[in-house]
Amino acid sequence: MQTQTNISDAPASRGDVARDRLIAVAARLFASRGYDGVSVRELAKAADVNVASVSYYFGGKRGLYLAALESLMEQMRPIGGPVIETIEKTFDDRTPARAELAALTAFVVRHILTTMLSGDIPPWVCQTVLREMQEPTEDYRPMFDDRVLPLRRAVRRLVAAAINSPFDAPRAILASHAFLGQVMSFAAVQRVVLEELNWPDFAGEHLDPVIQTATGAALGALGLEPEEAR
Amino acid sequence: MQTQTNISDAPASRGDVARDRLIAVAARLFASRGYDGVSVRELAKAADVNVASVSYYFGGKRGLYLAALESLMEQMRPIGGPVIETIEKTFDDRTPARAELAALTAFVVRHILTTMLSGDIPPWVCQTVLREMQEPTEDYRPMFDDRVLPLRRAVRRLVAAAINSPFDAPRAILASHAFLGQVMSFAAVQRVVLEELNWPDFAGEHLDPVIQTATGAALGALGLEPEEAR
DNA sequence: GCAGATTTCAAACACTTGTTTAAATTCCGG
DNA sequence: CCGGAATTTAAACAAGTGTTTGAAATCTGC
Repeated sequence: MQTQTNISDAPASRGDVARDRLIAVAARLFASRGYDGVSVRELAKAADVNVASVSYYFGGKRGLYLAALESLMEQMRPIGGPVIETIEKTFDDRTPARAELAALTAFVVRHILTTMLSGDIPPWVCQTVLREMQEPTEDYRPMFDDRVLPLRRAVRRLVAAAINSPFDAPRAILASHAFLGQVMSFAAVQRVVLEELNWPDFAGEHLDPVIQTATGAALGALGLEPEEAR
Repeated sequence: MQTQTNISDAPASRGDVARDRLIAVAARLFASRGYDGVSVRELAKAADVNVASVSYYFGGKRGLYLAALESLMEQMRPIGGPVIETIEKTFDDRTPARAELAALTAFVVRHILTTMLSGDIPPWVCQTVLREMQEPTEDYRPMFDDRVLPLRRAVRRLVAAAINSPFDAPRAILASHAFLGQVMSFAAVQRVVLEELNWPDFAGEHLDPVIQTATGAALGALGLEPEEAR
């Protein structure tokens, strides 16, 4: 069994392309049908590799699932990263004014929705994260702590400041969860919203109304004034 | 294969108790592990009936799944029913004042969170609905149209009035989705929030803070003034 | 162009899957 | 208490499950 994936851009060996194809296929299929909903043979056929490759490269189905999960969480980095950085930087050694908080909130909403809805990140990424939040796989825990919790804590810092609450107060925790819930729900049940709107997707000109609405709701919920139009 | 369940309170025949036990077990297990994640034998053992009973009473695994789904959707009725009624009644042949809208919003939030979080409704109900919203089973559609859509439309009526938007405008659809997303997210990823709060559950004295926070956020998002303390 | 490692492949493994069968059991009206 | 229906039971079914195997094919460094 091999474990390393080809990180560098060196010419990919045969094994690397097989591994990568399996991971890509697995991420998509596991997300939509769940771990037990997809068979190893189906994965192999979809990735156009032999069945035995799964055991050969990942040590088994569960190994492939974990690798796919890891890959998904890696793809989430562009969502959380900039948000965490920006919030931490804004709060660094000072207390931002309310106008600053409003601007920051608008940025967070816009950034999350843009990266999640405009197609940069495949829809099954968010799907998987949500599924794991509802009913965690045991091996998922470290990834959750690494990738999801930091984002939640950063957002909580922003929310706590906006509602004048201590960082650790239940109010802050609950309010920041409501905030994230509101934003994430657009990605979570995308399908239903799109159908109600009769839109094909959230790309292009359809993205802006979503951001506008979500930003407005978020600012209102946090008791912040919207920024002035520049 | 039998299809009728014992509705009345007449003394349940042997068959009825077997059927009901299977449905109860199936609703719980399917919710947490998905259709493919649970085997017929495991369901039978958990319900303390013979394997063949599944085919005998439901015509097969899929039939049991549908019966369980139906039962879940039935349990959802106490959530949507009162909300729909109250909203429709408030809007009947008049345009409510903003104070009325605020009171109505507070009621909707409180009602949904109370029924969903206080233990009246088992947690897997919401879990299943969410799962089906993300990745619908084909036979789920009619139930969705019957039980979920009406609630969404009622809420949209309230939200549209609050933000001064036509009922069919994208703004209204998006805002009402954000509203529901914010509220439902507490039930959806309950587990994560409870862990962050270090609370065992949302029952008893822990329910009120949630309702307070969610109501405040919802009113703010809709641009409504909170009601006066009575 | 060869030797040794890496990767592919089809076949077979033991096991679980959902469903069916036919006999045994339990129930219930007469 | 009997006879027919309803229900339960264990056993068997073919098909599909994840995984292993050992030989073939392919690549890599010399």
